Amino acid sequence: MSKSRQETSRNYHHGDLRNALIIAAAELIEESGSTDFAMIDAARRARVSSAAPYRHFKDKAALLEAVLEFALFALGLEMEAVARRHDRGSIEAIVALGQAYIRFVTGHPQFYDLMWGDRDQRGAQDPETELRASGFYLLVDTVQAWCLRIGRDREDALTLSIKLWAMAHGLSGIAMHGHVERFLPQADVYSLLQSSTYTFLEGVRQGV
Amino acid sequence: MSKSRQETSRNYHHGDLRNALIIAAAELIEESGSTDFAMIDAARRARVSSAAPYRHFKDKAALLEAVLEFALFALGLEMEAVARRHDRGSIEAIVALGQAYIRFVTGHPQFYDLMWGDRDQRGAQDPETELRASGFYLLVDTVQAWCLRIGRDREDALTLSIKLWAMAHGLSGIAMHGHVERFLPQADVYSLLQSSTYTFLEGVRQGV
DNA sequence: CATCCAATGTTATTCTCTATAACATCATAT
DNA sequence: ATATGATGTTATAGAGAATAACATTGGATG
Repeated sequence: MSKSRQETSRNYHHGDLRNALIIAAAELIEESGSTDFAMIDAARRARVSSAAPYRHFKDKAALLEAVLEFALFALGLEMEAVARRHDRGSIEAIVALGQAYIRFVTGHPQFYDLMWGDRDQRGAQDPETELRASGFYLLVDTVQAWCLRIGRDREDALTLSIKLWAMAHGLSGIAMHGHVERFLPQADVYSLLQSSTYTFLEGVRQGV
Repeated sequence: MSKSRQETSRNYHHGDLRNALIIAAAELIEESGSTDFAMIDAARRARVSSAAPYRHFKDKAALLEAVLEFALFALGLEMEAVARRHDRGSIEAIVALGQAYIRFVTGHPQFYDLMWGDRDQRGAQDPETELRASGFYLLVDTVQAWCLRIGRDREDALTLSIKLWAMAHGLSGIAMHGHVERFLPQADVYSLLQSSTYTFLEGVRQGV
C-alpha cells in the first residue's frame, strides 16, 4: 500500500514545496514581467495554501532571493557552455562570453532587475558565491589566458575583466531601454559589444 | 485682507501640491533608500490627506515618474556644469562627464533604480526628452569635437557615445554592488573609468 | 458684483496583498 | 507504537493603493 500512503502524503505534505515555489515564482516573474506577483499566486501554482510558502521563506524577499540564486545558476551554465565552445585565450572567447551575458539579461529582463535592483534588502547571499555561480570567474580565466598570449602581466586580468564586464553590463541596460534601436537602428547590441571589445583590447595591446 | 484670504486658502488648497509631493517623495526615497514608501507618507509631508495626491497623479507610478524627471533634470545640470569646466574636445572632458554620471548615480542609488529599473510600466515619458534632460547630448557633443580633433568622421560620434556611456553606466552598477571594493580595493570606480576611457579611445585612434 | 463651475481638497470605504496565529497532519527516530 | 518537529491548513489582522461621495475655493462670466 505504499502507493496510497504516498498519495495521501502528497495530498497534505507537498514533498518539494521549496523548489516548486521557486519555479512558480520564476514563471510568474517571467510571465508578468515584474516581481510584484502575489505570494498567493505562487502558492496556488504549487497547489498549496497562501500560508504554506512562509514555512520555507521568511517573506517574499527571501523567495525572490532564491529565485535570483536560481537565475544566476542558469546564467553560469550558459556561460560555461559558451566558454567550452571557444578557444580559451582568444578575443572571440571574451566577446562570446560578453554576448552570452547580454543575451541572458536582455532575454530575461526581470532577472536583470533581480540581479541589479535590490542591493540593500539583498540579504545573506554571499557575493563571492553569487559571482562564482554567475560565471564571472570564467571571464577572468579567459582574460588571464589572453593576457598570457599577448605577454601581459596576469595581474591585470582582474581589472580588465571588471572593465569588460562593465561594458557588457552597461550595453545590456542601454539596450533594454531601447536606446540602441533608437539611436543606432542599423546596429545591434551584440555587434556593439564586439566592436567595443576589439577596440578596447587593441588599446590594451598598445599599452595604454 | 489679502493676507487672511491667502491663509484661509492655504488651509484648504495647498497651492503647489504637485511639486510638494515630488519633493516629499524624493526625500522619502532618499531617506529610506527605496521606492516603496507609502503614498500617505508623501501626503503627510505635504500636509494633505491621503487622497489628495490622486488629484495630481494617476497612481504611485505616475508620481515616481515625476520624481524621475526631477532627478534627470538634476543630473543634466551637473553634467552641464562639468562640461563647461572642460576643454570641449578633450579626452579629459569625456572622462569628466563619465565621472559626473558615476558620481550622480552612485550617490543617489535610489534614483539609479528609478532610471534603470522600471522599463515596462514607465509610461508617457518621452525618451528623447529624458535623454536630453539627463545630459546625454552633452557627451555626444563632446565626443563629436574629439572626433574632429583626431580627424575622424563625426558620424561615429553617436556610436562612440553609446559605448562610453555603457562603460560609465556599467561601472556604476558594478561599483554600487560593492564589486569594485571587493576585487580591486586599491582602485576606485573613477580611476577605472578614466583608464577604461583612455584605453578605449586609444583603440579608436588606432582605427580598430 | 453675484454666482456658478472646474480644480483641488477631505473623509469614508473597498480591495488586494503580506504576514502571523492557531490548529491539523504526517514522517521518522526511538 | 508513538511522540515530536516539520510542514501543511484556515482564519484573520493590518498596511497600503485607489476610488467614491462630499466640501471648499478661486476665478471666469453675465
